[in-house]
Amino acid sequence: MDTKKKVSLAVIRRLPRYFRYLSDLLQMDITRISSKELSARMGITASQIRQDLNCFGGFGQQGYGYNVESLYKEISNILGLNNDYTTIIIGAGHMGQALANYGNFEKRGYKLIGIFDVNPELVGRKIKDIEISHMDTLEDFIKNNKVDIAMLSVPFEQTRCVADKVAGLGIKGLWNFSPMDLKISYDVVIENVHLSDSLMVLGYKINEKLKESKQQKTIKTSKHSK
Amino acid sequence: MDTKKKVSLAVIRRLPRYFRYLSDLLQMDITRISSKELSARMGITASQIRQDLNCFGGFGQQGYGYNVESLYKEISNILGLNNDYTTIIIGAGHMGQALANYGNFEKRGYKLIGIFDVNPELVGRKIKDIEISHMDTLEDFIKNNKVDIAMLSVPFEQTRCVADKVAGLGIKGLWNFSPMDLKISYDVVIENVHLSDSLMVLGYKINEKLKESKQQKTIKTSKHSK
DNA sequence: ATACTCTTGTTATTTTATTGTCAATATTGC
DNA sequence: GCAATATTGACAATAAAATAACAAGAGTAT
Repeated sequence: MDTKKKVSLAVIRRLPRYFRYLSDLLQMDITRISSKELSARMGITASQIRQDLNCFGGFGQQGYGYNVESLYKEISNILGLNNDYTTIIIGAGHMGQALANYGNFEKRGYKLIGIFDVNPELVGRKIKDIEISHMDTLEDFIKNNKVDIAMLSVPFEQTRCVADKVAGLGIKGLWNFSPMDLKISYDVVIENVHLSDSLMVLGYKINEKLKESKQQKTIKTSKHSK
Repeated sequence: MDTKKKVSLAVIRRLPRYFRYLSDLLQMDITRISSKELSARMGITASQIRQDLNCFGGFGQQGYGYNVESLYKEISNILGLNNDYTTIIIGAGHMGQALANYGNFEKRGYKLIGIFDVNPELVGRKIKDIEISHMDTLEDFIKNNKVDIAMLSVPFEQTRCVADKVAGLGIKGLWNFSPMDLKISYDVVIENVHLSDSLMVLGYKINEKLKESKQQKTIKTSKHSK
């Protein structure tokens, strides 16, 4: 009986990083890598790498390390990159267009098959050979095509409504770009991308650094304080 | 002597979320909130909320809870949202344009003052009253203007080079959209946004869910297995 | 004013994540 | 082929994060 316990999200979120580094190694024609060497490149401990990988199976070999290509493939599989997911973009504004034009997703097996918007100025225009359709046609489209993932780049106010709609139509995953924590009752997986949150964290870090350097100066100039 | 120990990044990354929820509460004219109620809204424990906030000071009051407006302001301050950071965008491709057109950043005190690209087709065009300048003018621009943050949306291959350049010119923070872990020796703070990583995690989650439901079916149909 | 309720800030506990250690075993060099 | 070296996977130890517990104090109702 399969009693392997659920792998923590912390580990999962590191997998794409491993994937990227392995991809780089492949490009450099490096065929084998030890956890120690990878650890040096990635700036994390070798122990963590071995432990992470062992959540999914013993991909390495004692005295040798890991074979780059096969580890790469293993991680691809774990991430489901060979599943050939189909995607649609809902909201063809600037962010939606940026997503549509970003080629890397296709390369990883995410095939864009539809773009939708309510704006009549946008409907009919083409992005990468895909014509932007009106939102009214969304329901029929999803019913007639297998759509795995919807990328949501609609205005904040419409996000919840659109999300509920596509969730009800049987979409498997939502990639949400609105600054809200989408929660859906349906059986849909959600990944939120909160750009503003990320920018705020950057702001915080800068702020901290500034405070630090100010404190440094204070310490240097006021030698009389205890 | 200020001996408060560094607040963990895990806490910091939750601050923008608190900020968002408080912002919502303000809009709903809710003036006070208890950790318990906020916990119910956010789906995290009340204990965590209290502990997080207490990293920065006792903003609450026993028997009352937290005053929404003043907590909102406190968190704004912690995040440095009142610092009026200036930003530039390097790389005016689709993602750069999306960033330039995203109004929320301005609202939070991030003022866009320059956009740069190498493409002569783009140079001279205006986005939101800001003319796209050629990369050759970047150095002078940074020397003549206080630029806090550079948003990097240049092609993968050029990212490292551009990052090093602006870091050397005294920029405080980098917001990196390339799928690489930027590391800079200079005194620059970096926040990476890895969209592909996020999409891969979504793929993983979908994959997991699929496997789960398949397993469910197996269990249901094969009652003879032990 | 008094009793009772609510809710914080803090400390204790539990859980989760990371790091360190080491026996087992494959590889490498001679 | 044998000794020396390298490196994993498993597990133990440590560190960090999340949760629970609770005393103390403020708010509320009567």
